[in-house]
Amino acid sequence: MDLSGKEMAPAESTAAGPRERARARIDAKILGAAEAVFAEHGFSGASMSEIARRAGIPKPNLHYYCRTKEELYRRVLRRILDLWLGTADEIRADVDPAVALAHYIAAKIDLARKRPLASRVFANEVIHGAPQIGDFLKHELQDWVDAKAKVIEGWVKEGKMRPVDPRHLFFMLWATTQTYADFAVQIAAVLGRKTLKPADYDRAAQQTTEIVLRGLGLKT
Amino acid sequence: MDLSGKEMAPAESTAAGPRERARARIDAKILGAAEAVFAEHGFSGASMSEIARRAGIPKPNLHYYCRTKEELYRRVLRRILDLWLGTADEIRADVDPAVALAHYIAAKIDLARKRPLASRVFANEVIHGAPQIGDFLKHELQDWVDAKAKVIEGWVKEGKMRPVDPRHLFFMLWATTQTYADFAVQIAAVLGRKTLKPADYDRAAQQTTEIVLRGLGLKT
DNA sequence: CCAAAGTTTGACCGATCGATCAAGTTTTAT
DNA sequence: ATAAAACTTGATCGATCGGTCAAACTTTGG
Repeated sequence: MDLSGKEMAPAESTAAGPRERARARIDAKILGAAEAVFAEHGFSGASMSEIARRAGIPKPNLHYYCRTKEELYRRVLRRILDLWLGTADEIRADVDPAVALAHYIAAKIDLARKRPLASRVFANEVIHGAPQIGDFLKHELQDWVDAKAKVIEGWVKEGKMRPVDPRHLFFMLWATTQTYADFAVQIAAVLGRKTLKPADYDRAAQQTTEIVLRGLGLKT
Repeated sequence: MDLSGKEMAPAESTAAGPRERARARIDAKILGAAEAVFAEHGFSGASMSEIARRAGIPKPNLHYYCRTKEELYRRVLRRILDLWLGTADEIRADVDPAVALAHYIAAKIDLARKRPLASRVFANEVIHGAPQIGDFLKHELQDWVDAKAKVIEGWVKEGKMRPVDPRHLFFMLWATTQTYADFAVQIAAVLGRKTLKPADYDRAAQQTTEIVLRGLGLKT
C-alpha cells in the first residue's frame, strides 16, 4: 500500500501525480459540460450522450466516471451550492450594513454574469421542487440564513437601519440578483439586445443597491 | 353551411350548445393538467401519458385535441402570457406612483400565490432560452415595457419620484414577486415551513412594497 | 331514421434514452 | 518484466417516449 498520501490528495492538489492531474482535468471537463447541458435542457431534457459529446469522450467513458445521470447531476449541484454559501462573507456584525449589503449585491450580480449556467441549474432544480437539494435547503441553507438574519437584526437593534424581516430581505436580494442570470434572455429581449452587456450588469447592480439601501434607510 | 354563428363562438361562449360546452370543459381539464405537469417536470420531462392520465383521458384522445406535445405546450404558454400582460392596469400616468406600484406588487404576489404553476412554466421556458416565447419577449413584452417605462419616466419628470431606470425597476419587481411562486420550496424551507402560508405572502407584499417605495423616494 | 361528422380507445411503431457488457489499451506497483 | 489496476470504447439491451392507426362509439343535421 502506498503511504505517500497521494490517494488522499484532493482532486486539485498542487503536488499530484500525472494520474491525479489527468483525473482532475477530465473531471473539470465533465462537470463543465454537464453544467452547460443541465442548464440548457434541465435534468430530464439533458442526455448523457450530449454531455459526453461536449466533454469530448464516449458515453460509456462518462458512465465510468459517473455511474448514473443522477450522480452526475448531484455532483454538478454540489459544486453550485458551495458557490452559493461563499458569497456573503461581508455580512458580519462588525461591518457597516450599507457596505456589507452593497458588497453582497455586487458579488451576487457578478456571479450572475460570470456563472449564469450554475444559477440556471440551481433555479431549475428548485422550480421543480428541489428533489435533490431539498435537504440542503432545509438544513444547511436555513442555518446559513438564521446566522445572517441575526447579524441583520443586530444592525436593526443598534439603529443602523430600519426594521426589516431579514429573511424576506434575502429572498428579495436573491431574486433581484439571480434574475440577471436565470432570466437573461427575457431581460435582453426587453432591453432590445441580443445578449446583456457588462454595462447592463453594472447598471443593475448600481440601481438595485440604490433602491435597496435607500429602502432600508441606509441612504439619505 | 351553418350561418347561425355557432362555429365562430369562442370556447367559453355563454350561449353555446352542449358540444361547445363539453369542448370547453375538456379543454380546461387538459390545459390544467398540462400546466401542472409542465410546471413539475419541465417541457422535456413532461410526458403526454402523464398529462392524459391527470386529465382523465386516454393518450390518443389527448393527441386528438392537441396534435403534438409542442402545440399543447404553446397553448399552455399562451394562456400564461395573457395573465402576464393584464397585471399592470394601474400603472398609468393619471395614477399616483405610490398607489400604482403598491397595487402592481400586490397583484403580482397575489398571482404568485394563486397561480404558482403558471409562473413556474413561464420561468422554466425563459431559463432554457425561451425557445417558444422568444418572439413574445422581443415584441409584445418589449412594447408593453416601453409603454410602461414612459409612464414612469413621466412621474420622474414631474418630480413625483426619484430618477430610476424603469426597465431595471420592472426586472426587480418581476423577480421579487415571482420568486414567491418559482422558489416557493426554497423559501418555505428557509422559513421552516412545509408550505407557504397566506401570512407569508402578505408579509412579502408588505415588505417588498415598503422597501421599493422608500427606495424610490415615495415614502418618508 | 340515416349518413356524415365528431369523438373515443386499445394496440402498436420507430426513435431515443440511460445503462451495461466485454474486449481492448494504458498506467502503476513491485 | 509482469501482473494487477485503471481507463477506454464500439456494440447492444430493455424501457420509455411522442405519435399513429384503425376500429369502434356518439352526436349532429336533414
